[in-house]
Amino acid sequence: MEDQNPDAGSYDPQAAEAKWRARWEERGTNSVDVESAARPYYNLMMFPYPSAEGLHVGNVFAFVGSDIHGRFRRLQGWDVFEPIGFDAFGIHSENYALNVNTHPAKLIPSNVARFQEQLKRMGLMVNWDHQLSTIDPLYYRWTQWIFLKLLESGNAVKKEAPVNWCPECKTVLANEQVIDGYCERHPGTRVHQRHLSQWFFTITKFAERLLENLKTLDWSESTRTMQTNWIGRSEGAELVFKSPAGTAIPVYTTRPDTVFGATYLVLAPEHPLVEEVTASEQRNEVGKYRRQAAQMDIVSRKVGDKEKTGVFTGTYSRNPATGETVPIWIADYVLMEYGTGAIMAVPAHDERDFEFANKFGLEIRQVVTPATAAEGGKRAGEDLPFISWDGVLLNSGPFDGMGCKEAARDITEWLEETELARAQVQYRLHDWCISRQRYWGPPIPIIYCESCGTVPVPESDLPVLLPEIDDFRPDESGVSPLARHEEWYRVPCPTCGKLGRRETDVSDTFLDSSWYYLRYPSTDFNDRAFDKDVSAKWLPVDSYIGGNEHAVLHLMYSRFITMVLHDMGHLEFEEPFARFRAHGTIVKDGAKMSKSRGNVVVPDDYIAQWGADTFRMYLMFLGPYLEGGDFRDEGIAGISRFLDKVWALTQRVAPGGGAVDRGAARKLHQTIKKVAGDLAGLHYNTAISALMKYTNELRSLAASGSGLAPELIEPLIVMLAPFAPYFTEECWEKIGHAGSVHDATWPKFDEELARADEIEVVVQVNGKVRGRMLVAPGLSQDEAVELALADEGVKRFVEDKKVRKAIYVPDRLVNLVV
RNA sequence: GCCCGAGUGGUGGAAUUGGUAGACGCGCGGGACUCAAAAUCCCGUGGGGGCAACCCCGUGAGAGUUCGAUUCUCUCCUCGGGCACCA
Repeated sequence: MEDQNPDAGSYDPQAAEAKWRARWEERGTNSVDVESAARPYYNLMMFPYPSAEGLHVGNVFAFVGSDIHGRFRRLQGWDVFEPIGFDAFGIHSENYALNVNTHPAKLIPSNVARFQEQLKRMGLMVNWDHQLSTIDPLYYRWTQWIFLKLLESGNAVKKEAPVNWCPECKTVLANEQVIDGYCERHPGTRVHQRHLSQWFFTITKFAERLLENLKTLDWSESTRTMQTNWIGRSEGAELVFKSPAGTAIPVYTTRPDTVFGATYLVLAPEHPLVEEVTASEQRNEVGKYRRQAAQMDIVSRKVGDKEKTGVFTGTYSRNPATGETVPIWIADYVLMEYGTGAIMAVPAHDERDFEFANKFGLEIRQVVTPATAAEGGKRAGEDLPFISWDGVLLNSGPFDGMGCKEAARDITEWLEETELARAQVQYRLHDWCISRQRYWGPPIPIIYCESCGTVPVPESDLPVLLPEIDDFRPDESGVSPLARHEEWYRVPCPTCGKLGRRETDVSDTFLDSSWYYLRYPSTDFNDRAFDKDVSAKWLPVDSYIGGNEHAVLHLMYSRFITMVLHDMGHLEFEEPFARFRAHGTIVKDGAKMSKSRGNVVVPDDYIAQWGADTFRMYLMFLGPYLEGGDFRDEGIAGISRFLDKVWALTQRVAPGGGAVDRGAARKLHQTIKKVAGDLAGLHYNTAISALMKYTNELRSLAASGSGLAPELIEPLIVMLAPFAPYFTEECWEKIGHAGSVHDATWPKFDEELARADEIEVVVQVNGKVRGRMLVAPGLSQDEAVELALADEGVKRFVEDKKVRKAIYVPDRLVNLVV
């Protein structure tokens, strides 16, 4: 790159950034003492997965936005703790290692080193002495400990569950690795289901609490909405259909008001009652259908626009409301994992049932009609299925004419009398399966013993170290590669001493990341996961800024783990993140950056060319931080010019000289107010704009006068410090300060000085701007209207017409209606 | 299909509770400096009309509420994100 500032006094970002990086390290500028800090403020950012590619612009955008917040709080007098770590376990790292045929344990350290280097260059205020890595046995020892706590509290259970199986990879796939029913890596190979016994965390028990607490959290609304939808609470009733043969089939419905229209029943193919209700002549058909369903992969099984399929069992049940017999069918559009795994089908008022009934020629009976029917609206039979709650019942015996909502309640109560119904709340949230039949994760600390059963590894024996094995590639066995290592899994039972067998699955990466924020402040303690006093002092997290891609899994799991630990008395709080803000996404050419699209932007070259400060500010100036934007580098020179201008101003400082007139002071204080407000709300783009505006004003001041008063320029440097931490250090030193600008205090806003002497009031005639006038603030309406009418431009539009109405917004505008 | 969010100059975006649309940048045009260029500095820059003072139009489209709508309501279009056979 060419030297763009040939004069000797110009600012050299590379030299200055290296100098301050060294000085910060030497002076410990970026560290806060966790023990002695007086005003703790925990500023958290989402820790990265240390990929081989290094940090990309999206990471930088996320981290810088959070760093600016932390630096701002520090200038406001808080002791800000801003830690970072590495989420180094998991399928991403493992797959990459498989691709390049290297052991992940060898790969990760160099990736981490690269990340550390990049993070340091970016000028983050990171407390490096508290960094952590999830693959460190000193860390995952406590991940395993948390598993034991869940087991102890009855929140970890083992149960059978379907997994996606690729016959070509000979391994279990995550749902994301299944593309339209085919393996991501083998596009010609269909994925199917296999059943394995796996460990689950019972997060569903906490559904109501997780939902209720959401209302009290200061979180981005988009994130709260996503969590609410994910929990998916619905109210309805469980109704029991009894077959003439005596089999009771409970179904869940959100519309008990439509029970009179239930003309058939459907069971999921996996439903345990299927065999019992199947007539002997239908055995073959039903068996065939069930096998087909079992073959399908989990993802395409649940695709909604697929053609309905199903098979008749040959038997009937009884509608509890009408007493009529209804046929029992098996169909895969009913899912075993939701509700009771069986539904009453109301084809007139449910799209799926409607489609199914049409295909198989089943009865469609309308029982709800639009409320407007009386006024000539829709009549029975038209526009089915009618699914609105705004209707009235028909063909429903004593409930005819009743509104849907009250009918739902009354019908439930009526059936409750015969014990064929009860009100029921359902959630979509599923229990969290944490078992992974993989290598690169913390082993689940369990030993199976023939005499004692499932035995937890004693806490004193933790960590269960992940052995370094070479054959970590998954195989057709469907179990973890660790299951090939008898020397590892053959261990004595901790209870009876007989030879037992370790659990060979490892845990989900989301477990690693569900508690890392608890660990950061306590990294000095190796005999406990987190120290009680330290946690009480620093937690819950004051500010968490991260991407909405983690709105449901990571953030939900973290809340759940915190809740369990709280209930067991390990934590004083039950919600880990007091405030969460979802930042926007940086896209490139309208698409999310990804390796497969080939549109990933790497920050290194930009930092090398322009310096970290310019790049940081440029990313923040691209668009609103909470919304993100399209990355383009066209405007980056604008930021560089801006910093050069500020640098030039520092050369014009006249200590003791350079008067501060009222106008300059007013602009300063208006800027302080604007920038502080914008920073508090994470509106970084407009804060930068305000700083630019103020800089332009100082420039015109400097151009006309002799020198600038330090009182005008020092606040500018301080306000700029969160954005450009290196540059402002250099400026601060230049204007004569020995300490760090980051130890300065945020300029104090003075309302009195910010107040304007004169205000421009706009005059409108019939809503159109016809004039402007400069007046003293606080004018009365009569005075304002009188002045407005005297304005030449206004006069021409009012002429001799009568002013019918005058609207006056004090200090803003006058609108004359003629 | 359902639930969020967004559509503003050539361009990124601003307008914090309904009150001056286009702040601040980028780009572009003109000028200064220079032998020349780069850098820098100054001026201009939504569209249309007019010699001018000024006037008309303009925030995805259409309607509505209002003295006044980028902002609120309804319908529609487009894009982005999430969920997706959840009964």
